[in-house]
Amino acid sequence: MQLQAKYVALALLSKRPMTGYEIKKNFEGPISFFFEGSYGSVYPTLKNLEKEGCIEKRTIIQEDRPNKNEYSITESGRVVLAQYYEQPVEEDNVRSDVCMRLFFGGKMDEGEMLDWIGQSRKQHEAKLSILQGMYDQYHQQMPKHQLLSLTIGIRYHQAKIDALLECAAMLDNHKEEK
Amino acid sequence: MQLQAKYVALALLSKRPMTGYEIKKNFEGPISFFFEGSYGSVYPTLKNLEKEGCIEKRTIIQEDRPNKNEYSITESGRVVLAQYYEQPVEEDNVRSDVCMRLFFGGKMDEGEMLDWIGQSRKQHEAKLSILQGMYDQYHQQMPKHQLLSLTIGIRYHQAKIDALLECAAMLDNHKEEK
DNA sequence: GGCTACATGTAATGCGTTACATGATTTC
DNA sequence: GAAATCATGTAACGCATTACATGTAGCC
Repeated sequence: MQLQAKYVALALLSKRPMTGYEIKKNFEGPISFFFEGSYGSVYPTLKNLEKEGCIEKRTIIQEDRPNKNEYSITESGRVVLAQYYEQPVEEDNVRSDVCMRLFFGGKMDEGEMLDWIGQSRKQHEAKLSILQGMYDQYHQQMPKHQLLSLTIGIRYHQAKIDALLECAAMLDNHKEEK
Repeated sequence: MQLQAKYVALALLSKRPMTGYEIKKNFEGPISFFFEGSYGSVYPTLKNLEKEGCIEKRTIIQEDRPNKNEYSITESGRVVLAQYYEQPVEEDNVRSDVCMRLFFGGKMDEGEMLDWIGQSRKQHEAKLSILQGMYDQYHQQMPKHQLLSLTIGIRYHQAKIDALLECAAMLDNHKEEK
């Protein structure tokens, strides 16, 4: 009963019916600051949810494009989701490659470390700009709670970028002292 | 070749020999802001690394306590670790239950959402205080690079706590407006 | 008397990643 | 002509989680 593709997909479908393709879009964009997943997780998850009776499939035939399978949540799916929300909040799960590298990479030269920091900064900046874009575009019509988590995401990436910049500055100073 | 227990264990052992128990200690404490893992991941990982020739076991017999298996990194282990560092930096992986709940939980009443925020805040505060403790205690004798990643960890938790507080305030305002 | 720290492991299960496989249409 | 978008899936593999299993010593 922990945070996994199953519940996120269900939550997405509780808003409106969607195809696997659309769910994946969400996994990599608007939602990516708290959950990510690939096709290899989306389609099997959808299949399982259907088997469990949590969602229903409707095939939409399209002529110029591949057919779609649109899924919608069932009553029993809503129950499962509600049970999820009743559980205590799980701790955030983080795995950070940069942090590991900085923590252990003491013998590397500063250039290497600065490069790592730069790479990571770019990654965070890219994500931040997605979130910032969402905020700028939708913040007026967005329900408050969504704004909340968006804010958390923005803060998170911003804090990470700031911290990385600070780290880079510290390394630069260190270099000059030599 | 992505961030997994294997490389973190190897990196830990590159500093000094350790037992599985000690590695687990690191996974849940000093390092937990960028990697976490349980015994079920530590011991099998160690076994694999030994099989691959990356580490060596030495059994230390103790009379008043259970025997220890102390592992140390081998030359070939260092090579594997170096190859890891040569790879491009991976993006951070995050899964955040609170964010998901806030993002989707629009129909919940404010009380429920405030409770989620409170739970999450406590979790982050607990972790922050571990890191802060480490900083206060060791920052003078700690090598710079470790200080860097510690700083990132502290910033991360602090930002999360701030954002959560802000969210709670927004919800409170919203409540009063009713 | 009970909890925590010390100490190591296995087994089952499962979620997720990567790579594979296909193919039309639109945009640059 | 190349790349991106739309669209769905499978198969293999593997890392990790949870629960199980055991036992002493020291501290409150």
